[in-house]
Amino acid sequence: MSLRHALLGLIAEMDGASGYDLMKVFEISLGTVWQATQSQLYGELGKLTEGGLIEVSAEGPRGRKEYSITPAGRAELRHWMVETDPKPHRRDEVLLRVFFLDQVAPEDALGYMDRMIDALSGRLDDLARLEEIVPWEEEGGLTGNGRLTMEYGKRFMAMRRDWFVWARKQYEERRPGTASEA
Amino acid sequence: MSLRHALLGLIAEMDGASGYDLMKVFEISLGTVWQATQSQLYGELGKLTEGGLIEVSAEGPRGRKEYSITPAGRAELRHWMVETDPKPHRRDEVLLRVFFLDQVAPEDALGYMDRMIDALSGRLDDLARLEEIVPWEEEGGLTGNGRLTMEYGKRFMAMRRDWFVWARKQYEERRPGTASEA
DNA sequence: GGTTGACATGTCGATACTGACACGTCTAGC
DNA sequence: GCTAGACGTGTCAGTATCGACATGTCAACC
Repeated sequence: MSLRHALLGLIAEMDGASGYDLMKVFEISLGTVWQATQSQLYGELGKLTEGGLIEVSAEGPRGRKEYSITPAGRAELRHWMVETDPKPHRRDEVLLRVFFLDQVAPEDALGYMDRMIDALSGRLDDLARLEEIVPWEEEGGLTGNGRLTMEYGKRFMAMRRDWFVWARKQYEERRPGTASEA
Repeated sequence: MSLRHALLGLIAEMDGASGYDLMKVFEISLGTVWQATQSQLYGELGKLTEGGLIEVSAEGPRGRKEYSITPAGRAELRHWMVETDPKPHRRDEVLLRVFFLDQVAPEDALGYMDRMIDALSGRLDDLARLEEIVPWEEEGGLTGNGRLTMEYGKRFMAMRRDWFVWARKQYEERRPGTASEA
């Protein structure tokens, strides 16, 4: 049920945002840590408004509704942040496949690991390039903690890539005689 | 839709397993990379049987049904492993909260990060202790790739703990004057 | 004046997932 | 003989999520 809190936090930070604005944030920055579809988003905005945690503070052109957080919403946000524990959502398809590596031929298994290593390397390069472009020192942006999550992403992907390289080696050592090059 | 494939892979590895047996595996080893509830599991076993990907190869006491993978199931498993790409399931409540750190008081924010650092350190200790107990060299177990995921878990938690320590420091540097000790 | 594209909100059906409940069996120990 | 506890399968209601579809507005450019 964290979409609720993601929206609450976002509206707290971006007073007067519309559903459309929020959707953009999910697509661009928040999407790396929490995904949501448009239909889910508008539905949840309705529920939050009904529940009195946010309110429509203004209406604009094209039916635009601008949302603000209410005192009740702010209280709920703080409650969530400091009085509840996040439960780790263990679901990782990439790792799941590793569990079943022995069910496919060695060349398929090695191929899978190679693809993962390449993909992770590519995404690391993308991040490095992105980091040079982003105007970090600009005022008024969501750049404060966005910077923290960016660093997290870098460490996360590097850790996964390194682990896959290690895992590939382990796999080969257990199956001597398999060609090492693809 | 990966529960389907998790079951397929598990049944391929453990021929003759029952729903109950599979549930135990989810609770103990597989649960770290993919979670499933009992109701989901039995439902999916029914669908897989209907679809001809697995079959009831024997029945035992207490209504026990033992499942085996069919050729069609094995083909689907391989298809999934080598011809489809895993989509990273981006949903991390721990990181989501970091995004909204500025919405709570500094002591709450620091408190949150400290709690996370403690929790991660604790789980790293648990893992280290667990690793010494597990009979790695035993035959017939799921220990082959379980070892890989165990190492992954260690690296993952260490990376997160280190990142939180770094993030905490970043946070404090942006807010000089906040007491550093809890 | 027309068209493209960003802005903007919503609904709907199908799945996926959760947590609780319901039911029955076999074994070991008292 | 009884009972606790593991073994074993299943249903159901409620919620979350996804992907597609429907609808309309405003600004800019040609």
